[in-house]
Amino acid sequence: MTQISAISENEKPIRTRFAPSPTGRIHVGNARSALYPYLLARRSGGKFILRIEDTDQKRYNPDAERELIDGLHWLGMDYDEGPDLGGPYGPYRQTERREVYHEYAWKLVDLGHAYPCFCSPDHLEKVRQEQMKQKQNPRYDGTCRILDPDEARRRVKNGEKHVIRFRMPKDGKITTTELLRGMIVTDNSALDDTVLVRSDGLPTYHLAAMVDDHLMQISHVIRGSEWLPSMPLHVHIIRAYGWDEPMFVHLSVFLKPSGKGKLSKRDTEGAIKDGYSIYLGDMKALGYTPEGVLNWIALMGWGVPEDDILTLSDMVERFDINSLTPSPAAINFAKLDHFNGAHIRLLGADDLAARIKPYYLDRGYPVEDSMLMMIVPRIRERLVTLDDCLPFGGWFFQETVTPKAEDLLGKNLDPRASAGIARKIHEVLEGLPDLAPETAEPPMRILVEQSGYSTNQVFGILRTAVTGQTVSPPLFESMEIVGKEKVLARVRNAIEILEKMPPVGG
RNA sequence: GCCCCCAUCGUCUAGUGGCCCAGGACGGGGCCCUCUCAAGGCCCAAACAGCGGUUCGAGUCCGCUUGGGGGCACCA
Repeated sequence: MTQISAISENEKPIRTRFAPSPTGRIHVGNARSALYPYLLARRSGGKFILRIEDTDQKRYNPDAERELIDGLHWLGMDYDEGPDLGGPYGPYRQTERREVYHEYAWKLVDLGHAYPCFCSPDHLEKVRQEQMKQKQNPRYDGTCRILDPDEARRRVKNGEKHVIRFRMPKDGKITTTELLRGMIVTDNSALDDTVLVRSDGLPTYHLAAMVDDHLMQISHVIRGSEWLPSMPLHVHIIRAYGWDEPMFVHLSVFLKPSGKGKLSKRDTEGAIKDGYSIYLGDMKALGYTPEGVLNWIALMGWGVPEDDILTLSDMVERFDINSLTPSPAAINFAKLDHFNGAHIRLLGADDLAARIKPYYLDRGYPVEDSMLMMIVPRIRERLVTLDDCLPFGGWFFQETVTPKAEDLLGKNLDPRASAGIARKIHEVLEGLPDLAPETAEPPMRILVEQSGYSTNQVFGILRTAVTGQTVSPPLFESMEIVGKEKVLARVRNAIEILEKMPPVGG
């Protein structure tokens, strides 16, 4: 791989970040918001940072940070700096940085770009209602904007409850640049005197994120497109401080599979019913691999010219931030299945064995590694999800199988005829030295020919007898693994079942 | 209601004015392979939202319309 330099166009080292708020479970949207900045950093030899934006205590979920970190680890995205790792620009949890924000907020007040506001929530709400009634845009009415600065400062010192608002210019325009969308011109009159610091002393996203991105030397702010409308505010804040602007990149949202409406929590119930989920924690349990999930989310919003099956390191090699797409993308679970199956097929035998073993262990099967290693190559190309190893390979580990009587019937055959075939099968198999495909298949083919039945009929009966099911890996290879003794016992069991069936058939 | 963003097959996308009667992938259909199910191979159907410009020439540039999405909190 050609290592491109860690210097961005404006000569600054590339540093990207994933800055989630710990409010809920980590889902595919979060994962993708982490992926692209990760890829950019790794591609360019830069740094990737995890920052926890936990300034909203009402929505704080104590388990969320753990799940976030677990999810990142599961997908294989390692970060260079973060709350659990530390780093030169920490702390990386915003609630641990209150003093920093406090200092910077007042700096903005000193600069004349912000002011304390003492309006009560009640007053604000009343103003908003009034504006809505008159079909005006709801916005701050500016009551405290014109307060004398010294007077305002005195009231703050006296402990009066207040917030700090940005002093948005009343007129003029601001021109901002977004990497994927170009220049965006916004009338300042469309912007509001947004709250920067809440009355509880904690900053809002707008202040905290801008301060942190600056202090942490973030070169590319890659985030969801829900932030696009507030980018002008953010640039105003940055310019008010006189800081350099990072490159802004806004990712498109994920739409529900129908393409109608954005993906939401409510859509997950339907998905789970079908064996899918948008939450990383669930996906692992559903048998999805990190490789498959990663490939799936990477390609929704990133146009790669060819060669769709990519591992994380492939992605690092080919990533180009300019080829991200700005339009919303509908998620498609069928494609997830495709990627997952494709990556399972790419796995080495040892690797795949290690990943499916827990499924068998959970079922209480006595797993012998030598047998597991024989099974893996037989079932590998049949697995869409890892837990498919149960239906395809679980029967290998069982002492006996319990086929359904009707499944033992050869196609279009009655119980008597089927039992007759089974007896002949037993006869032939019993006389063989072993059940390797080379020794077992030729005589069985001869049996088929002599019996006058089709291979499907004869092998179908054998398959169900030996595996207990109508779908299985290749018969003869499977029988070799199971062993002659067990195979014969299972065929005898099948004969017994068939003989007990009513003559006309089930 | 106001502001902003987006717009190529059903879905994800390639395409940066002539290489495009638009390419790939998923999904769908067919055939081949075949002991079942897969995997694999081959083939088929399937799109530039509409209307106006600009240009010798437009999927590609501009405008409008339509559609979709996002935002308008002391949430992120």
